Amino acid sequence: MKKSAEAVLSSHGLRKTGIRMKIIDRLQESEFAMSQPDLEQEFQKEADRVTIYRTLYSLEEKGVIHRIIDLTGVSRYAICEDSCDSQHHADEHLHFHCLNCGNVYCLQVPALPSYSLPRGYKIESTRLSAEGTCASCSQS
Amino acid sequence: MKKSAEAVLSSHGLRKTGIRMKIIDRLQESEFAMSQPDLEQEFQKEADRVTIYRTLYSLEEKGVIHRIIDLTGVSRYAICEDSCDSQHHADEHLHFHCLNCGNVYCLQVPALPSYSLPRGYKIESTRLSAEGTCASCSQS
DNA sequence: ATGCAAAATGTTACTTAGTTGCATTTAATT
DNA sequence: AATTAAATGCAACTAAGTAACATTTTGCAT
Ligand SMILES: [Mn+2]
Ligand SMILES: [Mn+2]
Ligand SMILES: [Zn+2]
Ligand SMILES: [Zn+2]
Repeated sequence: MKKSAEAVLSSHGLRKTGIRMKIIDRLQESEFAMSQPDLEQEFQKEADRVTIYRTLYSLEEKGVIHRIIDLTGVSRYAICEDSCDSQHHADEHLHFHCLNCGNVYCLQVPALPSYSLPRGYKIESTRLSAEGTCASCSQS
Repeated sequence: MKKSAEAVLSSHGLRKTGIRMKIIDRLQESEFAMSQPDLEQEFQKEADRVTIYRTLYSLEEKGVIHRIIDLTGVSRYAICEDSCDSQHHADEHLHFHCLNCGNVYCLQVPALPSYSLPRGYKIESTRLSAEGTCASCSQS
């Protein structure tokens, strides 16, 4: 199912370093998107905070992860679809922001809506997001 | 068409102050959403930067304006639908983020999509946004 | 294996949006 | 005109994110 961090790095033309592998592993096992501050806290022994920023930048640029801006304006990151690469991100799913725990979840939805816009607007991509209570928060 | 800033303030239960009226006027005439830094630059003689933050907070809380988080994580504000108030925001339109100029536009679309989510997720509101080139940027 | 160049990292300093506390002023009501 | 809650100004602070630059490491060629 999940490719090894090592395989992910080499298939996206990225050098293999300790913190990159750890961040890929961590995001792969997470149920929700994670921010730099989240990762900084977990990996403060393994890497400098600036390195974590740069790691996230590189991984996003190469199509390994995608960024979601949460309701407070902070960037959170999640693993991409397999088909993403440096040319094109294909993460056209819904992002669910839990108002209770603050987590952001990537959820697959049947299809993104199409619609028409006023003359002159050229659409490059569409985003659908929702706010509410996540599954974990609504049961407890 | 547009209500006077004075009327807007009194109908939403807000005291009439100079900077509030100026900010309402300014947002009413703007084609796109504006951030605190935008407004701070325009009104640096008229009010302290913190006052502008607090003005935006109050106006949003009472349903006069709504907040959109742009692609850089910064909050931008636009005038609400007439039906918005402190109980409920009804700004369920599309937000278009121009990748060229950075402006965010509020655009009316026929209807927001409906979709189904995994068990347990409780939706409170849905947001649709798009990225691309705005009308002004695509003609020039 | 060794050497090399480009890429990645650590460290420090910095920028910018946004918040907090507190003293002072002002708007609305009486 | 007096009163008081709300709004403002000012200073200090927090937190996410960026930039510069010296040092180390990776991947590759020899
Ligand atoms: Mn996602
Ligand atoms: Mn809007
Ligand atoms: Zn939750
Ligand atoms: Zn534009």
